[in-house]
Amino acid sequence: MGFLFYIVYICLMDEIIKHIQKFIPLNNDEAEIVLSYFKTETFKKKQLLLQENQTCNKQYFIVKGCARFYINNTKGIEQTLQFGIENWWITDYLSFQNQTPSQFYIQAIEKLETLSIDRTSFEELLERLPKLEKYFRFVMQKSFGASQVRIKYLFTMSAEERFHHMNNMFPEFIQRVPQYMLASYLDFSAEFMSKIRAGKV
Amino acid sequence: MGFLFYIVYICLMDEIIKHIQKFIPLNNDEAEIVLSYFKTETFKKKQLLLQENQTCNKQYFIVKGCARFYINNTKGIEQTLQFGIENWWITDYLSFQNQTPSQFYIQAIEKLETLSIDRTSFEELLERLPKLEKYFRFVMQKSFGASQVRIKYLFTMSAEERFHHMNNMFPEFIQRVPQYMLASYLDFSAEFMSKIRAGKV
DNA sequence: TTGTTTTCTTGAAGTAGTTCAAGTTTTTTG
DNA sequence: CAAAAAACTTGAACTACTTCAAGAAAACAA
Repeated sequence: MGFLFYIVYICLMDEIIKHIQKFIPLNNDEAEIVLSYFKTETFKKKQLLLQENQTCNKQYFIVKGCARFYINNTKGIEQTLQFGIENWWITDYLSFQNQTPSQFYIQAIEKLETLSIDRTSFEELLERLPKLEKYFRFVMQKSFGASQVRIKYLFTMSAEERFHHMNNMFPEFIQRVPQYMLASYLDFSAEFMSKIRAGKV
Repeated sequence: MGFLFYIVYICLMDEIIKHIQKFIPLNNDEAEIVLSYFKTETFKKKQLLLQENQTCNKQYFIVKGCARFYINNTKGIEQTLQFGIENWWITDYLSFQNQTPSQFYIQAIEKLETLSIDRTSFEELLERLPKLEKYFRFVMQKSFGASQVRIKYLFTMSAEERFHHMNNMFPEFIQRVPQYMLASYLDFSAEFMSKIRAGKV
């Protein structure tokens, strides 16, 4: 009986709590505290969460939807450096941490539901629940590891190989984003993506 | 008087303690505890700290010298993904964290003095001094931020621009490593590096 | 000091990608 | 639903790099 209530309770709990609990234990009181520090923020498709030269003041946990982290290159073309989907954190950590102007943009690709926390609240929360440091350390470690592997792929695979690899690893994901964004993420042109897909390479 | 002793003490303290204190406060007792968990490990030039397929069991803090994190690509050519110098941490975080086989190599470029800690000790240390979680979170955040900026440079600059940029930003560093390693780090061939330097591009 | 290994250089030929420009298809919006 | 905007496709011309092969210079070890 208690067990059943527990299950129901878990199911109603925020995704972010479930995510934190994958890495560290968190009781109900602590979960309440965590949630009290976040606010729900939603963005329309194409809306910007962060712009170049702006200081990044927030960290976003993606509850639903898809976002991208990109730059405007010298030719005015947007190049995607990272995607974020459900259960990922997205922010410019350098700008967020040092409170310096960002070199990047963050944009909603689909209608986006996030939980956001600003820098001051973030620090307060970590003061109040120091055990969260471990959670955020894990998150950063995973992100950094992923980034290292990403550079490895960029270095060792041809454009076509990178596309097929992405296709095999994340078949459902590549349906969610425009191909020209995927092309820029894989570091080749939209036209070349077209040719790869048509088998004309 | 006490102040003078303190200064002397600080100067004698390990580099790693000074580095930690840049991010979080640490008293003498805590510093002692930290040091007790690390062991000094030195490597000869060219010696490997980690090999592909091996599970990465240690994290290294570089006290003196220079190391690189690299892969062997399909053509048997070594491509450097990262360099590490004094006061940097180097390890394969993904392999270290998940205890899975690594895809990478870590090698001493110069005679290398490190402070190493294995995974079990690392976890014990964090249990004992939870405030270190914050320090390691900062370290990871900086590494990840640097990695994002690195991908930006790879995406937006030509080979020649990347070389000049590196040259301007780290003029002393580029003297320390063979040019072919630098070339692979900047993602072009050793021959092309030669041509850029000779102004024959 | 000499021989050996490692690193750097050079030019010629090749290629995996880009760029441009125009047209087509798909999606979004009022 | 029509009109507008966004995304995708195609081929032709181009170029920023790579690869190969061979030699020169520098660093290292005996």
